[in-house]
Amino acid sequence: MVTRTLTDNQRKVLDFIERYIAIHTVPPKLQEIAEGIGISSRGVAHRYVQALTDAGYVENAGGKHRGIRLLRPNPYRPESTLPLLGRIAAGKPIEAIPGRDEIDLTEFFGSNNFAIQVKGDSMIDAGILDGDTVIIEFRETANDGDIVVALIDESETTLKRFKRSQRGKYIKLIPENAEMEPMVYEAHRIRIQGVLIGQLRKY
Amino acid sequence: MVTRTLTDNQRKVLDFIERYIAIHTVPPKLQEIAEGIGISSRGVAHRYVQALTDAGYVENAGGKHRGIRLLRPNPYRPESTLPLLGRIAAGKPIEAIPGRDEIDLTEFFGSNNFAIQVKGDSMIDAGILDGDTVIIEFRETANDGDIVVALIDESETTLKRFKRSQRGKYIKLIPENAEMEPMVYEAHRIRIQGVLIGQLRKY
DNA sequence: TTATATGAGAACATAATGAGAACTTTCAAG
DNA sequence: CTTGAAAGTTCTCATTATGTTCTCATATAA
Repeated sequence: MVTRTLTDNQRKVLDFIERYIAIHTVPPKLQEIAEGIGISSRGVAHRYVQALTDAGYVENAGGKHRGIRLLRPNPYRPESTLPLLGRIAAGKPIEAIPGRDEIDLTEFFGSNNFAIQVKGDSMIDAGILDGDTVIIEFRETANDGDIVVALIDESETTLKRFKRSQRGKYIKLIPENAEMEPMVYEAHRIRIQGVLIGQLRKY
Repeated sequence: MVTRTLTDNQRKVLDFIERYIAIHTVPPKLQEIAEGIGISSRGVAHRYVQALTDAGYVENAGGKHRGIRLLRPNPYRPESTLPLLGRIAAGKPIEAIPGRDEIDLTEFFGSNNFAIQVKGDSMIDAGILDGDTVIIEFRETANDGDIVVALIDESETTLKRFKRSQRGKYIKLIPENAEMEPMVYEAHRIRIQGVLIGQLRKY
């Protein structure tokens, strides 16, 4: 581990490996490295990896597919924040939010989360429109007032606001749509599959 | 529980199992795993499950039908995507979306984008509520129908739907709220600061 | 010239994968 | 409880993909 200086192409390879891992979460194969820097020979790619190994930047599990490991922190962490400029209101310039200049979406990507596309208008008054994507956290329990993905009779799945009644004997699933009525079920007929933690829409 | 690294196909299998459970609420059988990753041999599927067991991702009740249990979430998922399970509708199980199994948010993080928190109810009929965060792409021009951040008289900023009138001489800024009226300005008084490309909300 | 960096690609070792037979166990129907 | 089909398990035998090690060739700078 000598940390000698790298040639341009060695640096290019290191850079490629870092980017690749940032995007794919797994290291690249030699073939991919070769293509990534614009050459055709796995052998040459291997020589570069060997140089990076000697220089102490990476380590290489012998023979294993995708066996390259970075030995230092990867500078290409995936982006999960956006600059948050401030509030926008009707009638005023953008108002800066003091002490908060980025919005962090990492919580959306928690490993217990998944996304579902919403179909129908039953939650329209909560600002959840047909075609929106909602972020759900896997959970088996919910609190009154949560918006949940509920499985009814092990057969139908629906997105509704959750509320217990009669000390937990019944569960009320409330659509957020003035034209629809809440539905009441005996508690054992309902199984919570997850709780709404976020929502997003692309235009 | 050694947490050794997984091969490409092992990751594919882990991913398939996660998805399968999320959709069907029960674990898959080997035959289904095999079909799910495009092979025909139960034996091979079993070998993958065995590898996942050895690596500590999965637990396998010996011999039991559908005996696979997840022990922890798949760490190999890129952080800018979320598994997209399918559509959720009132009255049906989650419906898988063919050919689309992840939602990618990288486009939200483009370097020309920023986020603003919305204040007020002027876009409520478009599903944009007070407190929501909108993703804006910096742009100086907009098309009719876009929702834009507009600067009025270099002093007030607002989020409205954009429409030209009288061959571009006037610009109409339309709130999406039945109780508010569109406003019309001479074109030179309006400067576009960006166009809405996304919206998100945290609960 | 000599040393260094680079690229192609052949040749080989082995990791990873796929098929499927043979056997065992589970599960549900009767 | 019995029984047969379905599901899980354990093999062996191929084949393919990937990593590794070479040699040969070209270019460039000291």
